[in-house]
Amino acid sequence: MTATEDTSTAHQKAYERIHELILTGRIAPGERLRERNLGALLGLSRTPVREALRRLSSEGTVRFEPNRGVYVEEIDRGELLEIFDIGAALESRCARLAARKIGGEALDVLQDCLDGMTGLAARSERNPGPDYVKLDKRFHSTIVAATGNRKLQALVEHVVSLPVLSSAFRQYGPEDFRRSVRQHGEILEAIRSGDEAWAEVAMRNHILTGRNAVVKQDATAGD
Amino acid sequence: MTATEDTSTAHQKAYERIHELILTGRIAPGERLRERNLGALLGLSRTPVREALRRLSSEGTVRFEPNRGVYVEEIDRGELLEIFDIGAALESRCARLAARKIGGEALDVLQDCLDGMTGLAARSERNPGPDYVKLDKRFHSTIVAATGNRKLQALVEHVVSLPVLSSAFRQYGPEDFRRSVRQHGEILEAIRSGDEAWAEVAMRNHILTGRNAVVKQDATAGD
DNA sequence: CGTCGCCAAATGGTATACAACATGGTTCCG
DNA sequence: CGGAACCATGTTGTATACCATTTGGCGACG
Repeated sequence: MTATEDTSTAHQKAYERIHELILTGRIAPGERLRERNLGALLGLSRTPVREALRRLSSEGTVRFEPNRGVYVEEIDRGELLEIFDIGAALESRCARLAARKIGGEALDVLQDCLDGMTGLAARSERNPGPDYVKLDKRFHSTIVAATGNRKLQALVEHVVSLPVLSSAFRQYGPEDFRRSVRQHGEILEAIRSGDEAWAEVAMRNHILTGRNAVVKQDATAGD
Repeated sequence: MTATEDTSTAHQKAYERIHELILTGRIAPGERLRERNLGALLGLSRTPVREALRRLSSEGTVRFEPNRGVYVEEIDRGELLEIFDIGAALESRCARLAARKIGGEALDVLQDCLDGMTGLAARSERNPGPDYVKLDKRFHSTIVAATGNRKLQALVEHVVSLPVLSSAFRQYGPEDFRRSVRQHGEILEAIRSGDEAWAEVAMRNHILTGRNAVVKQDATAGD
């Protein structure tokens, strides 16, 4: 167990569901989140919902306006690209540390994720979808956890949380996913071989590829 | 108002107080936090305390063990130095962005902080103490806020939250504080002049100076 | 007719009550 | 005498209730 996956508590369930609602766009940026509504929707009381919202607020995903409600944070393209740069800096550092310190079981997890993503990307018929996102997230979380630095782990989870995955994947085509798989393979190989420098640049390369997808998306929209 | 300073809500008060208790070491790393105790201590109920703890947990300062309590995260020297590196990367980036985008009022705030710190460091009799820490934090928060990037802001707040300030200041002497003031002056001058490259390296220089204090502290302890 | 102020409904903020789980001690049995 | 099951106690997890604040509308007044 490298990543956080405790679904047993109501708080965790609320966090995951709300996060997913925001990530998938079913709750739009700027929209207000009513605690009672969410509680009813998820079959929970306001208490765990509020705790989940506090967590999301701390991650910068939502915003508490005192006595006036909770709103989904909006991010513009500029912020998003900035976040990718930050993510590249943080995660490449994680990859370097992971190459130095990772253990066998974590390597197995990474291999499993890679296999799963390979399988999903192989059926190139259409968008691999949320399953791929999950595996991708697990892959990265495992690497971050392997650094053994909790603070760093918290940071990266926050960066990756909202935009990095969703925005990049939104317009990925089959060939993009295959390239993503290839890059994950490179990262894993670099980490497994303990080559810190390679792991670092492989990760940076991977993240900045995602960034570029957003840039292209922007350019397309701008045309 | 650039930083978060809403003391009107119980949640905020709980967060600030608990955070301070941990930062000042009055609650030791690894120690258990009982919600009921904290509530009684602060004159609040468990609800805002729990929300504050969730926030601290999200920031990596404390750790929830399901059904078994909340504990203060422990950080070893290696992690701490890592965090300084991350902080240097993030904050230097912030300084660069701030140099590009900062407005007049924020510059005034920075100047006020600098003046305050100058005054405190001038009476070199003894440790300027918590007031200096507060001004320092406000200075940095203002710069981060000036980037206009909320996500980035959330990240930096998390990095700085626990160790960066307290650990570095712990063994600062009068001359260290004067140097700190000088560095803040350089940063402000760089930002005010809009020199992005200078602002970036001035901030990096400042953070890594703090890092070095920890390194020396480590070496001294190791002797 | 416009505006200011008040009232009511809704919502967030906090406190309290209840349920589930963990823990430590005691007792009973082997 | 040792160990395992059980119960008492405390603490966390969640739900509910109550209070404060906001907000939108209605009516009175200028």
